[in-house]
Amino acid sequence: MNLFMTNLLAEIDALVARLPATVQQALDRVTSRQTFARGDYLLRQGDVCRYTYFIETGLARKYYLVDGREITTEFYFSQDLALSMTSYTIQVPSQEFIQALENTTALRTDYRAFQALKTQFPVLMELDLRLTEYYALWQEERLRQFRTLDATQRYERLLRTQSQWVQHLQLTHIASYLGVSIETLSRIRAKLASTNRI
Amino acid sequence: MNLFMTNLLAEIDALVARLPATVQQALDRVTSRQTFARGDYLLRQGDVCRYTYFIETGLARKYYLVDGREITTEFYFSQDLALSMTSYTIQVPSQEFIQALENTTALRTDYRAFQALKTQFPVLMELDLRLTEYYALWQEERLRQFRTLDATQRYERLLRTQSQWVQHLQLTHIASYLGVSIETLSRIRAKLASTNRI
DNA sequence: CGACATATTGAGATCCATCAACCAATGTGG
DNA sequence: CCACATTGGTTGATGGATCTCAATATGTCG
Repeated sequence: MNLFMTNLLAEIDALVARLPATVQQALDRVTSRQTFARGDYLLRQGDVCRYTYFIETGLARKYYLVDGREITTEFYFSQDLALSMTSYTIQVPSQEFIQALENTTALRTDYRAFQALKTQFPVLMELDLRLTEYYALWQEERLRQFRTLDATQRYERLLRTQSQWVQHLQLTHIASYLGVSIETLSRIRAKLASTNRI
Repeated sequence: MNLFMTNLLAEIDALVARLPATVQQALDRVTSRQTFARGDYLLRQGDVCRYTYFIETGLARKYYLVDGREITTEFYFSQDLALSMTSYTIQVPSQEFIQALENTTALRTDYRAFQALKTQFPVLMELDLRLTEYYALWQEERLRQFRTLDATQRYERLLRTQSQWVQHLQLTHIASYLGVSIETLSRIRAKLASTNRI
């Protein structure tokens, strides 16, 4: 995550905090709490992403398949918003899966209902814009990391920025998130562990 | 570019076409035509991106520097919208340069003025959202290509999707856009040329 | 034509993927 | 409760894709 992006996050938080009660209630009406067991799918490839999931507790990931190989694109922790951007935005079948990695509870908001509320309450259009801006910047940052950092540096950066979560993730998923084979990641960790010990 | 993204582009075009005359006139009032000579900068690193540039004629690119090395992130052709997403969105100094590669004319719209118009005309908020969604999906697609295609495949895909433009770009810029050294790209082209000739 | 940028080609080095073997922890059915 | 399958992680050997450095070629423009 880029340093400046915290500015944007703060703005989003403020926007949500300032939502008028009527808007908040309207949102609540199109939102429901869902629970998922470890391994369950919030979204499957081929299905249209008709909901956003605001993660309350638990852990999930998004991935797609290339030649039967999983490529993890995002992890969702508490307070994160899980959706397949392409599928949700254009309402087309998803290329991606979203899967709970632990037992997870989430607030599910309906796409159509939210679209309707956006035209009714412009502040929700602004909120949607801000969230999308955040996602776009995050994608830019991800791409930049792939273009400028080698495998070791990408892992170190993940450790630095997500240290509290990395320990909950299994090596396979971290490797596929970093775009590295599990063997290489294992070696990177071994090397880092040894140099830290010295 | 993803196939589905054309849907979104069509929606953006329709949205623009349907803009009420009052909104269109308000936009015109905060927009002015600018010309740039080949090599001129639309935006420099360190400056805040206070404008969007809608390219009318010409060609530009966006890039950033890593260890003195240029990394090209985007080309702008006729009808494209040029801006530094991070700098524009959060109004912080830009990491990126935007440079005209040919003599270029563009419609320049002021950030502050546009922000103001968005609160006045919700349809502009929606337009901004749609444009940002498009950019986010495009970034996703770019990242996906970096993760799943090798250098040759990336070049072939660029040829397929942007064939009309590739011939205008110099090898150095194509290589840095594809994340490949110029030597490797040269070899890729030599190989493709020979296999096509056979 | 000369000068400078741009592109090509060659050789060696590097990063990382792949394949394969192995280990440790966990779980499961008989 | 144990034999053994399964899953997740480690380690070693090898090869391939691509980078880097260096030399050469091909413009292109004053």
